[in-house]
Amino acid sequence: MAVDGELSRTSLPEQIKDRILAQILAGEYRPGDRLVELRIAEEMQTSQAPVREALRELEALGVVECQRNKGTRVRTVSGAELREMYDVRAQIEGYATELAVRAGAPSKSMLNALLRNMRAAARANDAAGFAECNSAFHRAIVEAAGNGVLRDVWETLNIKARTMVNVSRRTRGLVELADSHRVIIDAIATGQPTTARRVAIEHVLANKPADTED
Amino acid sequence: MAVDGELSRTSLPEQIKDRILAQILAGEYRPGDRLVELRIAEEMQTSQAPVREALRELEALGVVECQRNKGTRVRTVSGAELREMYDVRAQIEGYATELAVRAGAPSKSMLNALLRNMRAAARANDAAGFAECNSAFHRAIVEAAGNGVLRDVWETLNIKARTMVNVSRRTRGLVELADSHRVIIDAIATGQPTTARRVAIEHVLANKPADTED
DNA sequence: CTAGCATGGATCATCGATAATCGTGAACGA
DNA sequence: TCGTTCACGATTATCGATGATCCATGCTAG
Repeated sequence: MAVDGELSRTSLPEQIKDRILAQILAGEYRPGDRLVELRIAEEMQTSQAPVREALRELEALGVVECQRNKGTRVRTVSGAELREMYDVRAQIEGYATELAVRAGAPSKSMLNALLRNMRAAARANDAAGFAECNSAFHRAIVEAAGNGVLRDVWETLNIKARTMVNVSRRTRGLVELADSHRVIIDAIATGQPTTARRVAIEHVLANKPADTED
Repeated sequence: MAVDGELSRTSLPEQIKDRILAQILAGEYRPGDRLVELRIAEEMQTSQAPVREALRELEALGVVECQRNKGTRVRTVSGAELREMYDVRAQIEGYATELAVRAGAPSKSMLNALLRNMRAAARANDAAGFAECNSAFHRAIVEAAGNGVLRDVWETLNIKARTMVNVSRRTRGLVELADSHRVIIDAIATGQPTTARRVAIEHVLANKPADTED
């Protein structure tokens, strides 16, 4: 029953979670907005319990914030926190890139293909598609590192980052941003772990937002 | 109502979570054991809902594993995953230590005090207490880094519970393990971020479990 | 006029019951 | 004997309702 017309192959809380997340990413919910369990339950034609579970999962993702007896709201991310996140991501991706090179992967052709997709989305000015391709590119590297724990950490940071993109909208430079991934591919191709690590770190930090108070 | 005789200052799911966690760490539940919601609910004199929530939190901690429609069981952490975790943790703590030094903290006297506690627990052969002090020591450094995102990532690795299982295997050598933290304090005291980072990484990797298949 | 307290609505937390699902083992036929 | 089907017990997933808590509002006393 409930939210999907089809057979539900995924659990109800999962569906609700994805839908709320989509709404947040689409800007239907803004930071600070309250997410009232019974209201959402009614919207989704379910009861309170699955909604509650979905909200807890979103909290684990760092997308929303639950306060005991006081409800759930979309998290507000300050510019400072956003910059913190870039610093951490830089380290994670740097390490992942180093490991990936040591493991002899990923293949240059695969990364090139992913980069082509990214450039296509950039030229089409498709921000959502670009974000998707960008994630896919970096994920490929992290996967190639062969460390499951590292991948999990990266995934949670990635989701968090994407929810924050709303705040700092970059309307320009998508194509340039796509092209800036080229150096990562080249660095990986050199086969030098330390170099690749440094380049990956620099790539992330280069996109770290400036310290403007907002 | 329910599990505590006193006023409950912490939420019911939280209490249940802590209690189950304690039981797992005490070996009352062994890896692979099933955690049946209604049975636990009865044991704790509550209903199913809070138990369910507690189990989800434990899953987020990586202590148990929930399978859709099939229940929850105590997770087996493979040696491989544990080693992966140490690798990631080494990078996280290395970076944290570097940041902490750059920030001019934490104070040597505070770290010394934490180390004294750790040694006391080690001499008393108190594995649980040791894990507590150990995580407090490392947490102090991570906190001193002043990066909230970094701290969250570190927390999700759940060092405390992990070292508990890891440490309880090795019944002796706790004192040496405690003393091995001395070099970290010294490295921080030098005020050289790069050195401190290297030492911190080496410290974690030195305690990374060996590659024995288990 | 203001601080403190009582009251009520909104919402979260918890409950007990029901529906959906899974695994198991017995019954059955080839 | 062996594979298949099916009904049953166990457990999870979901529901609707109730209790508990928070917050805002308005009242009262000083």
